[in-house]
Amino acid sequence: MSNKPIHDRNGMTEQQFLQSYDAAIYARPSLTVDMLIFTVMDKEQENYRKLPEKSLQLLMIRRGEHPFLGQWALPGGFVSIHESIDDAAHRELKSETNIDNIYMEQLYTWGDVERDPRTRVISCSYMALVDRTSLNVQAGDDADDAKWFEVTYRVLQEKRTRLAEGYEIEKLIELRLFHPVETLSATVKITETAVGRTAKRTRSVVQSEGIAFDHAQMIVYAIERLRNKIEYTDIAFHLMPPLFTLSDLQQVYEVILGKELLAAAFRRKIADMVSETNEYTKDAGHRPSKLYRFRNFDL
Amino acid sequence: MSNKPIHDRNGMTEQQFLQSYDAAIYARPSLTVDMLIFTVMDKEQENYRKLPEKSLQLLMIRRGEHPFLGQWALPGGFVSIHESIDDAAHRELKSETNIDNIYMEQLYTWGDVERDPRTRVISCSYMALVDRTSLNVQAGDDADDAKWFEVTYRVLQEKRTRLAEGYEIEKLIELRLFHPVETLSATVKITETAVGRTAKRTRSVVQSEGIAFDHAQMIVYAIERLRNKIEYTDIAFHLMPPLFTLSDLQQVYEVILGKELLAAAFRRKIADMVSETNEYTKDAGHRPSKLYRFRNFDL
DNA sequence: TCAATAGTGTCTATTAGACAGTATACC
DNA sequence: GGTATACTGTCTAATAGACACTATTGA
Repeated sequence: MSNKPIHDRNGMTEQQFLQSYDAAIYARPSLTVDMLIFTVMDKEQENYRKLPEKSLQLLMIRRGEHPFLGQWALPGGFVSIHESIDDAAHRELKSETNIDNIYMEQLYTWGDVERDPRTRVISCSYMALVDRTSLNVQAGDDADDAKWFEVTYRVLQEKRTRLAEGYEIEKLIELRLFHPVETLSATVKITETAVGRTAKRTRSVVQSEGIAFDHAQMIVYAIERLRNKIEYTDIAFHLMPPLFTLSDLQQVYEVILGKELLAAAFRRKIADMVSETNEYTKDAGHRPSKLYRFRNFDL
Repeated sequence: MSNKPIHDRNGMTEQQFLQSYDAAIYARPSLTVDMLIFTVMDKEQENYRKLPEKSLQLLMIRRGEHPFLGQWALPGGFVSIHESIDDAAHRELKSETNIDNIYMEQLYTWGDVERDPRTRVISCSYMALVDRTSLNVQAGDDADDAKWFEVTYRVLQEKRTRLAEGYEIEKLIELRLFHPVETLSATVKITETAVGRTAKRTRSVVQSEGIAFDHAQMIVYAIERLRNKIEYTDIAFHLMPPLFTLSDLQQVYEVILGKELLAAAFRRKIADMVSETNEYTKDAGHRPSKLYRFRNFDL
């Protein structure tokens, strides 16, 4: 923090160095952001008495250009040289869903050499969570060919092998994306090798039906992160409307975790994250339910 | 998955498109990897009876060039256009510590526009954990000016503010890096804002004494990840030699978590991650301790 | 009335925290 | 013998899982 200029081995000060620095001497990769925009929607329900089931939905875009022309990809785009990666992610989100100010977090940066056939592309993936009621533009019908797909994640196979000084776990994950007129699918292999104090985790897309690039991997990664984080953070509330019932909230947990929960234990667990209101659901075909809101306030 | 070539709006097949694709039309950022290489070492102990305390150590490199000439930075370097980010991280690790095959994971990608004064640089940070006994090259004396620093992380201040529809938490983290002849320090501010269903988390380096670029932020981020992961994964064993005592293991947990643990509870918790051997420590100045190893095997 | 959900009470099993008490080397 | 650590037993508190039971609406 001294003000005396420091000279390097060529006798240059920092200012002189920066002025003469040629940024173009190394070949550089392209950088994109890819957005995993999730929401939860109600499914159709014919029985007026039953509650509608919920489904986890992911926004995808049909590619109108090579490569992977006609296949579906995550929304995203190039990061400009004058904007931060976070800003680029916000910009993409805004341009796809027309919403600002929602939950977003960086997930992982994908940098395999051959992941884009055009040129070397690094992709930084972000996850965003949207409450469906705040989606005024109902993406899915617009000219952009953006559609919400229902996502399911299923472990097809889990194989454990004992190795000399450790083990290997190989998991096959089946991913399915549903839409009234289209179904996409992929199988992703996750290999976890642990030998001695070493540990490696590799992913690869084994088979892909209609999902462009390595985006099936990104989706699997995002779902795993979402599943993890819902257990120990309040992340799920970003998927809820301002007022919701505890049954709704439980359904959201269930659809993300892919398993049923017991109501009593669930209510205990989330009790101090919500505050009750005096309002109730109406016309439910059964006992009405108290409405709650997220307890962001109160400390 | 059909074999019929698809044509885009210009009538081109995918192959034709790729051949004519000009990768150079957009300005591209540079991409580097930065390595957070941690290990745990014993501190000196004058009393022959007392156990040596442990300290968390981080490898840093003194910059021999502008910018930040003379300051200390994380080891790292540019990702070549022909290698994956993971490969670049492995290469950097190998060149700094001369070890292969240790635990490594990607942490976060830093992409603010002004983070490097030379040009636009994106940095992908990786954390690696090394057992000190496998470090044959005792980095710290070599010409490269690489040194292990003891790291301490301390929350200086935590301020909670109630906002209209949410809250803001502002934390000041004090980071200190110790070495017999040099002490570095920095203060990092983490701001967490939650309003309605929005949530944002921003970091910034408030003050930095001898730590180059935004690397203080990266270190803070890595320590937080390490603290989190040690609670629910095996990650700590990557810092242990092949044989260790349970007290050693507990000390490693304590130095990372920054708090004391109760021996009885700790032993219960890690019981099924270790297996005992028939060997004991010797010349301890007190009751000898049984040696354990990591239970990678046995399922 | 009854189908279906809303919501609560309570028993049990498991886990974490606290702490006392015993064991055992080496100087 | 005394110091310092190694290791175990047990009581308590907190939390998660299971499940039965009561409450309440609209058709």
